[in-house]
Amino acid sequence: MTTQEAGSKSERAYAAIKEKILGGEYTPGYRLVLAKLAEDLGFSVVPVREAIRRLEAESFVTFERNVGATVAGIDPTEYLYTMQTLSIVEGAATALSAPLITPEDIARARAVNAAMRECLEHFDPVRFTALNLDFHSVLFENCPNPHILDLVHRGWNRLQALRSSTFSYVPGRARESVAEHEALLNLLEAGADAETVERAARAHRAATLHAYLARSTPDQRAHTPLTPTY
Amino acid sequence: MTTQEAGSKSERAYAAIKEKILGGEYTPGYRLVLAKLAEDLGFSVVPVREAIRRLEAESFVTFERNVGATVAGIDPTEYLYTMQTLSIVEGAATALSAPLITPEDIARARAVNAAMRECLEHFDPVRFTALNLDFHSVLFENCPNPHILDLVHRGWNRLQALRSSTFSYVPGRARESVAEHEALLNLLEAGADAETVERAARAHRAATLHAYLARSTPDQRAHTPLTPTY
DNA sequence: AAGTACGAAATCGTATACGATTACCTTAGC
DNA sequence: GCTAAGGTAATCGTATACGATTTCGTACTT
Repeated sequence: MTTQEAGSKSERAYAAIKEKILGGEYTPGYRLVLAKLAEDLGFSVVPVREAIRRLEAESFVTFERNVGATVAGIDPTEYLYTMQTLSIVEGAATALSAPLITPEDIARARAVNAAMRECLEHFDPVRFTALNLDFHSVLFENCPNPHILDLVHRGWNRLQALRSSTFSYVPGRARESVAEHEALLNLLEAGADAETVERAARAHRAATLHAYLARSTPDQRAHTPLTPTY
Repeated sequence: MTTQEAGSKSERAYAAIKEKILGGEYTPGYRLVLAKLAEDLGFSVVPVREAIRRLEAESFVTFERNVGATVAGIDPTEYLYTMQTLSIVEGAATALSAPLITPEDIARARAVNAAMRECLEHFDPVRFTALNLDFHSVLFENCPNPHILDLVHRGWNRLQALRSSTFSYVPGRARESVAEHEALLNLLEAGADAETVERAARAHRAATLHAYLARSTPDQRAHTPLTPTY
């Protein structure tokens, strides 16, 4: 055998392109030309094409027949859709995880949240955002339903792609967020029932969304469909 | 131009294969060989391959590298995962649709439900199942969030594939189901708040799942992760 | 008789080539 | 100066071909 580092070329192409989208190298609207990508990555067009279609299925890119692929949009509506969907599936995942959470998990989450509080003081939004995923991962990764877990992962990925091009960090909201994390942990520690946990987890994300909407322009709000507060 | 009936060959291959899976022609475990499918459908392997990968993404088939694709499994756990996920996303979609529902929608749903009641009398499970989708479609199709709506559609599709090979119709449960539909309509008509609607829609599906679990063998239940009643 | 190693067949993975479709630019007409 | 039509270039869609990997059957060894 020759090289065969890891996975097929399709998979490596998928990972490479996704990486560049998430990293902000390919910003929304960027035209993804199959032949060009193939040359850059050193692959042929077929694996690249497959990677693109997969990214399309996860709505990282839009694809038009006989035209090509472009990195998916950034409009506020798309952000709202993603956040709303995530509030629902993540809320459910957290609730389903709750009965299986261990004291060690909670301790770990507390440590992460403490680190997030530090980020507030030293103003480190990048690290704050990374830690935020760590925190929530502890809370939902025990979810016994792999379908739901997959939807949560997709939501976070999508969010990362959207954020790198729009905004990410609202200081006032970040402070609230840390406090809500603490409240969530207290609920879990007390063995709260699934419905309470779900409501809290969902509200936590909805609050972030609302902070964003409050910052957006009136024109943006006018084009934004109903807000999902309940 | 020559023919170009509708859509690309990839899309037609996708539709054709999916049709055969949903229709029960390709039962779970069936080995999908690219070359054979290509010959049967009259296409080349590349479009077929793309179709397979797309079906894989929607978990209609499983795909193993250098081995091939097989129609996805039927185990009770998979059914539970799908139903649980659907209870969550469909519950949310129904709740988000509720404020936008019109009296005409409700009348239409009532008519469908009446037809379902007829199916109970004449024992027509096939039509009952088809009408059931019609009924719920009226309730969730107004959902303004296309992401959530897409998840609902995927869930129903997946369910159809699972059902055609496992079971579908539990007479006692069907009767309950019709009654719950009526209750749901009354809630919507009264302008119930989103949380109430969501709770009812979710419970409606969870009840079907529980009816299935009650029928399953103790051994199956033992391998089934926690039930999502809340 | 059972297990293992070898080899052939089957199947997938990718590259290359060419046809079909679309987009863009240039040019002619008003 | 602007609009419309034509043609060319760019890009996608698919077919075919060949190499890589796996699987399965067979023969040989213990």
